[in-house]
Amino acid sequence: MIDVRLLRTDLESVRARMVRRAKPELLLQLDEAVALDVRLRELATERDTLRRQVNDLSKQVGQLRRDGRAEEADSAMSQSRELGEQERALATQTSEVDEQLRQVMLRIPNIISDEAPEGVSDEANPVIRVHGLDGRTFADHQRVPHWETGVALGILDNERAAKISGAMFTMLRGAGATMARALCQLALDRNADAFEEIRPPTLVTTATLTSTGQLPKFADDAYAIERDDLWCVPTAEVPLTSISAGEILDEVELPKRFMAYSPCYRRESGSAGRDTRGLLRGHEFDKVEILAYAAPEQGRTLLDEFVARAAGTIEALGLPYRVIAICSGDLGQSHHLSFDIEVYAPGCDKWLEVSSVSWFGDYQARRADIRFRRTGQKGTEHVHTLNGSALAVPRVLAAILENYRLPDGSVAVPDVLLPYMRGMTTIGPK
RNA sequence: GGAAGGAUGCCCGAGUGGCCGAAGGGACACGCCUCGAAAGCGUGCGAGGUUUUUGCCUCCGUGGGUUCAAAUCCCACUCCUUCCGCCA
Repeated sequence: MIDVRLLRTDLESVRARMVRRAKPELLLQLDEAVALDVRLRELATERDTLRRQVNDLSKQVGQLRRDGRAEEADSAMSQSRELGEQERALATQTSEVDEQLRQVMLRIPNIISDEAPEGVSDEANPVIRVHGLDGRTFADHQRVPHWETGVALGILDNERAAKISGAMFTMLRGAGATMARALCQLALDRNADAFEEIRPPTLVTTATLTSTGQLPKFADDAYAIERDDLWCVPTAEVPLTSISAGEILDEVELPKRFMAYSPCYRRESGSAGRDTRGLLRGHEFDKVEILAYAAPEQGRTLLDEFVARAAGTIEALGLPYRVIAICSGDLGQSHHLSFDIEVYAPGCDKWLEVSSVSWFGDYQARRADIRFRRTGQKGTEHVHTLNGSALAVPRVLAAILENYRLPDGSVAVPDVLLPYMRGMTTIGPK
């Protein structure tokens, strides 16, 4: 969440940036938060004054008892008792207001970076650069959607996936399954120079899913395991961000970098009927995520590095892609500044989002309470968090099945994947 | 799932209901000493809120309760350790 103190010191500037998100109701939420904050501080001050009186009296009781002045002790005691009752009433009120404020704050999105382009929806996202398409044309044999190729080659079996788990689940077989794993391995290997590999839990608590911003607002998008009060992670960002939750790091540790392969679970509640074929959208998919905790001044540079890393892997796979900037109206709740990487799939003639790289400022760190201490300085600051998909498997796989499709209907294995494919150089029909 | 023990500051660790935000030690920082260092000595050293400062308030796993007063007593929960059961 954003710093409540910004509402007291810099309200107009917060308001101006919320306006850019093009969601008018946000301003009302801000007003509500401001009012609650004012009320909270009034109540808290009053409560603390009473507490002080009770504390003082209680100390006196002890002292008077020791001095054998029983009558005075009794009188102080009953006085303290009365004030204590008032204090309790006020404390209850205070924590109610505190909780109300927290609930409002949890739903207020992050401050947008000045760098985020202006725009109301994803249609306004500007293309930053395009790679691998200059004057290029695609052959007819590449104009076959991956779901046809996948089924023909026996490496994609969504029919049986549906039998097992229902609609919007996918199943890879044979060389398809191998290639999915190869892609994970590739992404992990390419980032192992700078990131510690983690194999995190993928069922997490409500608190963990709240830290990254999925809860409370987007509960419908996540799978809940209610009996055990756990949630299936929609991305490894969730457990990775909470690794250092509640901790205070040393400045010298920053940036602290993690990467993880994990399955990702999404209900796709708002997308019924969209991209139902093939590998473009499923309830469960594999992804390799990279993430860093950083000092604020490191954030912007790291963001570029993350984009370069994600794009570099796509480039190494020989796939055409473009980088787009996410405009103000399309930026996610927790995001300060984001870039997406989209790969071109000639078979279905679509740009597929295969990576989203984001800088969160201290928005997540404040929720997760991740701080750091500057060397030689007193006090702590919240870290900045950044993360991005190093590689989202199904869509990259789809793009490979289309870009690398050969005239005879088989699919060539991209060179960088050869070491991971048990000697396979092409995927042919069984 | 059953039984027992535990959870205190960066770490270790003491703590009889009031004089405990917390002894002592280590680590760390600064100073003295030294050519320099080690050792010695001295000083400092948890976090957060509010506040111009002083101050005040909160925090001893979490949440409740008892009490004028809780790290200390009671209840529930969580996690850790060990044993039994079960199991990849």
